Amino acid sequence: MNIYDISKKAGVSIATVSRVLNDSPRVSEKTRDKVLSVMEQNSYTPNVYARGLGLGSMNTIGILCADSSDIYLANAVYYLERDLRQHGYSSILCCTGYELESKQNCMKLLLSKRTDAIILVGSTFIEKRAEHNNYILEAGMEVPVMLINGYLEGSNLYCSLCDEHQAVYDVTSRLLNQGFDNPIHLYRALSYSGLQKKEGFLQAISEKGLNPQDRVHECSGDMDDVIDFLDSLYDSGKRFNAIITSNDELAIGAIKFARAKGLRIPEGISIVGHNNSKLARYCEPELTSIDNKLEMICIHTVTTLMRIFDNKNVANKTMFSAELIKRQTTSFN
Amino acid sequence: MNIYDISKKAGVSIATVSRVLNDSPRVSEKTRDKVLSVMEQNSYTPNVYARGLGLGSMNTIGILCADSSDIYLANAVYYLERDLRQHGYSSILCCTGYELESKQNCMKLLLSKRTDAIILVGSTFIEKRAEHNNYILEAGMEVPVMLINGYLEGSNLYCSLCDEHQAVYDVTSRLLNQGFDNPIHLYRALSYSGLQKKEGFLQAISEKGLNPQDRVHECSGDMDDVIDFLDSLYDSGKRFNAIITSNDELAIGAIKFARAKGLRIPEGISIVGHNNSKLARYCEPELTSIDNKLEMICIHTVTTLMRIFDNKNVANKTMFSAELIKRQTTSFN
DNA sequence: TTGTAGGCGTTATCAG
DNA sequence: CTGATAACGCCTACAA
Repeated sequence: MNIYDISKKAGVSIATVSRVLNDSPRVSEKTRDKVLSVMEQNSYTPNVYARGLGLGSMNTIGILCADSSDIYLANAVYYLERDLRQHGYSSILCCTGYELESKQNCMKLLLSKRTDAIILVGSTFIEKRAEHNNYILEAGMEVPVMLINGYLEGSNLYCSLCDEHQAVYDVTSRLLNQGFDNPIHLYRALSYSGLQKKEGFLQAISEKGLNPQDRVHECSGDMDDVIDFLDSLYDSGKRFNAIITSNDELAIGAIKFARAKGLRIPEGISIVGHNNSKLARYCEPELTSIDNKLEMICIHTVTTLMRIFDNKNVANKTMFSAELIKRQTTSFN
Repeated sequence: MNIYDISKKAGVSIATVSRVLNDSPRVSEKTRDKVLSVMEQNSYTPNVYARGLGLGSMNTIGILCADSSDIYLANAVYYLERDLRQHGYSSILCCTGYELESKQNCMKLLLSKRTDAIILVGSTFIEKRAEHNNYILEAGMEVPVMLINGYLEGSNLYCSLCDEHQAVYDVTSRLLNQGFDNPIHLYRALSYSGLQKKEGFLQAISEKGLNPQDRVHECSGDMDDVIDFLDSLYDSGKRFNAIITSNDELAIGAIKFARAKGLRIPEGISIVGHNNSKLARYCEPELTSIDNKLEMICIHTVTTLMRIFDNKNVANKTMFSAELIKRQTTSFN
């Protein structure tokens, strides 16, 4: 069933059918009703491929994320899909994993699908070495590229992020002022965001005159790896009374470590997570965490994208402020 | 840059270019190389819309799930997207929420996008009232419909699920035999899967001659609602020494309730979750949970779908066995 | 307000 | 092995 069949049955031309389809005002009420009823009776659905061919767009957005089962990224994907659909766009999801080559392949794949834009979810896409980000810049030559929680300068790139440097600086400073004068920082990877957090931590401790050596540690892998790492650190004689992590899962590992060692939370040791995901409520004691305003960032990203499609003015970089959510792993007032 | 441009530059016809594009054997090595190099030089990418128009397919699969930020569903989406991509298919994600009308709209949306199949993730799509499932049967008239962890009979519907009835029956029986003779069951909703779990629980207790009254409770909402519910149940004088839930989040709520009341886990009260999601490791004590083999189900679903596309024989219903993962909220040997 | 005709970029069916 | 040509189904000037 195509536009020709409908036009015949309704006794009009295909142009008129097309006009009805596209809500053109240049159709008389009568013919419109006639055409609509014929469509209804034959349960006609326009062919999106044909439409896409003519218009050069199928109203789809490519969403690239490393791992949609990660609770933080999963939330972002949820918010984005919801908002995009509200604006009439579908989402093609592509989970890249954490390796550069795989990310590049997925990007190529999405571009070949001719999506109207690409959204990169999570700062894992922004690598330290500039040449590793070239594929993102090149994507920007074809379609708008939106970054969630990552920053990269380039034409047709638009970044929405949270000031995590400031957030980690603030919470570290507060802990130091409170007497937790021996903090360490655990991060998963030095993505853009990971770097910001680390720098925020380092700035805070250096302002207090602390030696940064041995205070910053990479912890990849899962929760057990974190526990193992802290165990061996502790067993090697290293001591600390505050742990600030770059995500909530790391922090839960830290909680488990502390409990196993008989350290009292938060009196003996303070722990701060990051993302304020649901996980922060599941653990025991419940986790103080930095909320980086993910939903707001996602909404803003979609709004911005729609403005780009409308050729309106938009900012290339928008920064939100984080908020510290206090729970039981710290004793802030 | 289209197939005509390439054909001109390569000095061949568009038919030949198309043949090269589709790996047809009926092209001489020489022309093939020539055409390929021209494509390379002009970084030509075939237009998927045009191809879709001709072939009636763009190799995309529609994935419908209630909420991709739910940790269980998020995992399923991750596995599905990964496996589909491996087979050359892209995934269009659509999060429906839990209301029927919204589910129907999303289904319509995906069908209008002419995806090659629809995958329904989670038994929330299967409702008790048969007429509420009609839209799924209708979808089956257009494309194959795959159900993850739900069951509905119909032509062109294919279901992969886990025997959760048996799993809950087994664990309940074991708890009863162990002396936890006063169990209750908490479920989120009576989807197909929810129903199976509930029936498994009821069968086990009825075999032991227990009165089922007041032993089965709906707990919608978030973790705090679960805690509140159990609090008020307890405060009203109701007692129980085992809680079997239909997902891990409910179980974590139960843990928090028990700890707050000073009940000892697992000596005084046993708690069993469902899904064996990551959450089971985050809480304290760590949660015994029923693993319903999600990854296996997802892989099987994609494999089945590929066989359907190849017109091979497939089963309409495939059932896997669950596995009990014992942790600290039970004292099974 | 309505109709005609050309274009979008492929694939596929014929001949040669 | 290669080439011309007709679909595929829609949108949109341009004409009436």
